[in-house]
Amino acid sequence: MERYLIDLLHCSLPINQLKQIQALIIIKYLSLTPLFIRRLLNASFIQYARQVFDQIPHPDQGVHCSFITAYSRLSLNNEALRTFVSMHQNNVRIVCFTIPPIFKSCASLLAIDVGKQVHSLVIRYGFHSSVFCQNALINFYAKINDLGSAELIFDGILVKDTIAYNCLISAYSRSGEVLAARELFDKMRDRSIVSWNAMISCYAQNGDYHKGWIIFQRMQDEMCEPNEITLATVLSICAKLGDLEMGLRIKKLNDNKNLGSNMIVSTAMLEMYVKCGAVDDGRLVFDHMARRDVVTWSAMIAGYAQNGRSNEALELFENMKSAQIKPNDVTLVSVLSACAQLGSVETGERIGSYVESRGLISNVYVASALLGMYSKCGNIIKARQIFDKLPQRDNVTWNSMIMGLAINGFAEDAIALYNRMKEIEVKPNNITFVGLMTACTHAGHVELGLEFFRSMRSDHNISPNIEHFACIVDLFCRSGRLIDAYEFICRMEVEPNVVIWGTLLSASRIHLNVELAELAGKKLLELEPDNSGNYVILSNIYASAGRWQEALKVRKLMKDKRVQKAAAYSWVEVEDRVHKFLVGDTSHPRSDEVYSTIDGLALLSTWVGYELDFEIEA
DNA sequence: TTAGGGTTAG
Repeated sequence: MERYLIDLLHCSLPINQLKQIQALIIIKYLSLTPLFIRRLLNASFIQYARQVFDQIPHPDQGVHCSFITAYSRLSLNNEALRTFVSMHQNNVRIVCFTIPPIFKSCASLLAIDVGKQVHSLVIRYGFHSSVFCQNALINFYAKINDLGSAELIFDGILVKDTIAYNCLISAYSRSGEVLAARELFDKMRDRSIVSWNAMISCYAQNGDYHKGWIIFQRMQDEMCEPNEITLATVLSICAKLGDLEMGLRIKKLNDNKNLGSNMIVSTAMLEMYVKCGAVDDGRLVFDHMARRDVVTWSAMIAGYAQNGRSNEALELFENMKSAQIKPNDVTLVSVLSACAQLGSVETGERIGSYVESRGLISNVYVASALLGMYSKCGNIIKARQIFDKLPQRDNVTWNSMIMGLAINGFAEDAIALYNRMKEIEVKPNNITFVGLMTACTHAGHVELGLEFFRSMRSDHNISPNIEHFACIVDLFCRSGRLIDAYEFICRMEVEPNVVIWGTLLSASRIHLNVELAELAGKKLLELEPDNSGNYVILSNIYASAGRWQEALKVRKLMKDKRVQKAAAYSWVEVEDRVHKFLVGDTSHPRSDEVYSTIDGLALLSTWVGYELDFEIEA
């Protein structure tokens, strides 16, 4: 009977049958309890296993060990440590196998002191010469960023196995010591798949994507078959490089190997697609996945938000909630960014309150996205209140606030904030200067804007990029200095893009400079022959100057090239419903009220100095 | 021992 029970315990059984077996064990075969507990732990019935464990008067080392391993594996790290401490206090002999999971839990909890105490215990017990403990120690010190101690342990190992090398490579990788990792990798005689994966991941994590790809190719040349972990890592490299062709090669490899549908590989694949701009392909991967966790959902939501498809991002966020997946800080960052892009005040505020109530504001990513959302939705007071009480700020948070003030017309406050940023020695970066120049543009401070532009290179050693050039063009344009803007464009060290010509074109239209408008318009037609807006604006400019023939010629050109004019929608969000409007649209049930509100707003705008601009429609 | 998601920019 006992033999039969043991066999049964090795089968996969539902909890009800396990409970029947337990009854038998209690009555007749008490000695089988440890085996029974292990069976429960393997089947992840951890709470039930604990109830059984707590009934045992003197649990042996084996059962303790099983609990520690199970707790650590399930990231129940505090439980793992508590069990270890009780084992120690109850004089149950510590066994070598308990040590690696304990170090893992200490590292996850960043319980540095506890980990070091366990280290002395390891020495006292004489486990320090066990390869299991040595490798666990290297990992522990690596994870708490004590690379020196990790190296010391490694150097002290007499016969170093592959795992020890792998552990130190990943320690170097975590500390950004790419060259040291590579040196160690090159020294290895027997590389396992983990060694290859660790080296690829080292390059990927430290931004050297091409080198990561080269190691991946060498791995295949040396007949080491990539596994799922390799593919997930390499897919993330393709995503970072935005290289769809490379990504599709990995997809093919994954299909050929029939590796099945690992959730992490699928999420990496989804990510690869969306980062390469193939959002719909990413969505197909998402839809075909058998299991999706919070990372998968967040990756897809971010994919939409980053590709300007914010409506779909918010829609998917609703689906995520319906699927009972709890959003985390990463999810909320993308959702806030989507709200900001759409100007969805109500949804944004709801997420904002949720973020504050969950205390997620201490995460700088969340904080920056939240500030951006409030600023773009026009609630600069709320944005500033949040900024002032933030527990942690990095340069992105500062930039987000500076930009918020800038776009809302508070140039002086933006500049004052920049001065404070410098006082407390937060380093400004290229985006800070975009914010400062935007502030100057909106307030008409041309000379100050130019001063910031000069200062970024001379005082901060930051080379201006196309965004900064665009800011200067905008700075001149908005103050009506079109010739200065044009001369600046001609002197620029980079090729002007559509943003720059577009800025000059709309300014020329406002200031009725047909000559410059014509020039900018023609450049735009060359750069973006499929954008209907450029044809319409250029044609309108000719028309407003009375050059009707040329206006018609542009219209004809547009027709000949079969450029489609995309319908321009406006939308207003009222109590969670988005109302969409086309030009001249009277289909809304409250259309009369809508139009009379628009007329009222137009009147109000003219009172405060805005000049209405009625376009000739295409 | 190796693997996937995030913020600021006209």
